[in-house]
Parts: sequence; C-alpha cells; structure tokens
Amino acid sequence: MARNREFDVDVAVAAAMDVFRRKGYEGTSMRDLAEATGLGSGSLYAAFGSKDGLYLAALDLYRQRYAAPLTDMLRAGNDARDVIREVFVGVVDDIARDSRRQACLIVGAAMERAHTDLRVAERLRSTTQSLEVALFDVLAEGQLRGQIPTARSARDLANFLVTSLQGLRVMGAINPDRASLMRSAEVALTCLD
Amino acid sequence: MARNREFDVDVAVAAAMDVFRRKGYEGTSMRDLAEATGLGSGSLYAAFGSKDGLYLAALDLYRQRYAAPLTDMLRAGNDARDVIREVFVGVVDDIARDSRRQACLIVGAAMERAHTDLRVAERLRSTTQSLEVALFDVLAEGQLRGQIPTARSARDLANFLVTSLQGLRVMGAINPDRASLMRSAEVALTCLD
DNA sequence: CATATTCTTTGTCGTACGTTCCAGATAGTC
DNA sequence: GACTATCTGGAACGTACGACAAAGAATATG
Repeated sequence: MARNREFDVDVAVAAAMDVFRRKGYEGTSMRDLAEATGLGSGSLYAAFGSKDGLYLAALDLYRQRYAAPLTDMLRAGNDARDVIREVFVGVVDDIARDSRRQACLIVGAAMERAHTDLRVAERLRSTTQSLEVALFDVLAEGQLRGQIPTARSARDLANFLVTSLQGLRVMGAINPDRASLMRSAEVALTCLD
Repeated sequence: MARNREFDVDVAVAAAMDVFRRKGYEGTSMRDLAEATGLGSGSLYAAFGSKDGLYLAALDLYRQRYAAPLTDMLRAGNDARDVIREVFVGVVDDIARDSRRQACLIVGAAMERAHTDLRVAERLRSTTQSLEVALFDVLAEGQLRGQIPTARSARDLANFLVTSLQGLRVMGAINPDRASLMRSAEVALTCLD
C-alpha cells in the first residue's frame, strides 16, 4: 500500500558517476547531482542517505562497469600475453577516447577520498586486489605452460602490471596522447618477454 | 617608503602546500589556508590574488621541492641503471614514509585540476616532460656506453619510467605498503636489463 | 621626527553548500 | 473509490564558502 519509486536508481547513479568523474567529490555539489539525475534533493537523500552514500554507489557502479570487465577479460582469455595486451590496449583506448573530461574514478578516489572515507579505501583495495589476482592467475598458468618467463614471480609481475595501469591513467590525465600511452604500455608489456 | 611584508612567502606557501596535499583543491577552504599559514585572509589575497593563485604557487613549490631534485639526481649520476634505481627507491621511500596523509600534488592536480585550470595542466606537462628528458639523456648515454640495451628506444623507456613512477604514487595511496611498492619498482627497472 | 605607503587584521559581503522538512502527487490496499 | 503509506519537488535551514573593503599598525624615506 504505497507509491513506488518512479526513477531508476541505476540510471541516477550512472548520471551521478559521470559528474563525480568530471568534477571530483568535493567539486561536485548536491545541486549538480540533482540536476544531472533530474531528481529533487529529497529523492536523492531518500535513496542514498547522503552525498557520501551516493558517491559510494557511484564508485561501486564504476567498479562494476569498468574494473570488473577487465578481470572478466583476463579470466576468459587463452594466451596470457595476448589477453594482458588486450587489457592494456583497452585501457589506453578508454583513456584516449574521453580522457581529460571523464577521469578514472578509482584513481580520483584514491587521491581525494581514500584517506578520508574508510569504505572508499576498502573498495579501492578490493578492486586492485581483484585485478591483481586475475593477472596472477593468468600469469601463473602462462608460466606453467612455458609462455611466460619465470625469472620474476607471477605475484610481482601482476603487482607491477596493476601499477602500470594506474600510471597510464595519470599520464592520460596530464597528456592524453594515445600514441605516447601506447608506447608506454608496450614497454610495460615487455616484462612478459 | 613602505612597510615590508612581515611573513615569509615561501613558508606560507609551504604550509598551504601541505594542506592542499592533504585535502585537495576543492576540499581546502581559504579558512584552512589562513589557519595553516597563520595569516589573515586579506594577507593571503594580497600576496596570491586568489585561491587559484595560492594553489599554483603551492604546485610550483612542490615541483621545485620534490620533482626538480629527481631530475638533478639523474643529471648528477654516473651509471644509468644505478641512478635510475636510486630515483625509484627515493620515490618509494617518500610514498611509504608519509603516504596516505600527504599525497603527491602532481597526481592530485592531474586528477582534480588539470582539465579545469590551463596553467596547472601546463605545469604538469612541463614537470613530467623535464623528468622524461632527464631520463632520456641518462638512458641515451647509457645505451651509447653499452650499459643499457638498445632493443627499446631511450624515448620509449623514459616515457615508460615516468608512467611507472605515477603508478607507484597511485598504488601508494591505495595500499601504502613499502615492500609491495618496491617489488613493483623492481619489475619496472628490469626493462633496463 | 614627520610623512607617505604598504601591510595586517577584522568584519562582512552575497552566494552556495549539504541537509532537512513539508505540502502535494501517486499508487497499492481494502 | 476512499484511505494511507510512500515518493516527489522545492522551499528553507543554518553554516561555510571565496572574496573584498576599510581601518589600524608599522616602517622606509626624506
């Protein structure tokens, strides 16, 4: 015996996510979010509790939409070197496509929110950890198959590759030149040779 | 025939820099800056014009204090591989020491301000470029001397190393574990073998 | 020592912030 | 179809924002 929510929560979070990516947490006002979602502030607070809550929802959506697919790609791939290159090219393309206006919410959160909001820090660790584990699995199997050199442990390689991906996002924000990013990625990938 | 400024501008900028590193641009208020510097807001506006101006001054101080020494180290070094490792270890130590509270202003600016303030973007490009050029010079000479393999160009290697350093700063914000960062750095450095 | 000039401080400007509350609209239940 | 629980949009809350103006304090010059 009640009225149902009229708006689609996921659509609203997606709109909020775009704003947060563009303006950061502190740079985004609730009015920005109300305008972007087309909702009144009352509805936003009813659904998400606070600006923090909405940011967290946006971060979760970002992880689901942009981070999880990377680990999925890795798990679905066959050849280790091929699938890892695929991931790197995908990230570089993503950066070169929209970069500058739509930053990576993971890196943004790491810089702006990780040391303030414990739940944000937790999620960032979880996301990078998942990616690292997926890389580790691919690398370890590649090493077993003799496709990846065993001079360096799969753990260290996976850790390094995650770091490289984060570095690419930062460089993309400073100088979003696809060719330059791609060259950087290629050198990173030579650690698999 | 006039009164002299009582406070030391550099000291004030240094205090402001610390606040910006901790709270970011949007997260820092003029009141925060007044409190940190011990000055009235009037003095701050007289000396720096605006919050933007003070941020820019803080960024310049950061570049001078933390980025320039890296290029100086590179230029002063003898063996290419040694001095580059020295730079990486220095950065990792810096991250591990205070990280989480005092973020890298370069990466922070890249995420928060580069696409908003043109002068910030310019300075970030200039800084990364300087570091890259210094690395290039060291690498090119190392290649001439036969200390660095020539399979990949000095340009690509330098570009990659800068990207790796940025990646380390992001990873440090997410998980400031020195050992993990160091392992990542070690893998990055194997591109010089 | 007087004067002119600049610095510092303080208070205040209008605006925008995150959040809350309320009146009206809406839909599920009887 | 009336009732009622929930949602909606927007007005309004007190606070804090960036910026500025003006008055008092201080010093280099003559």
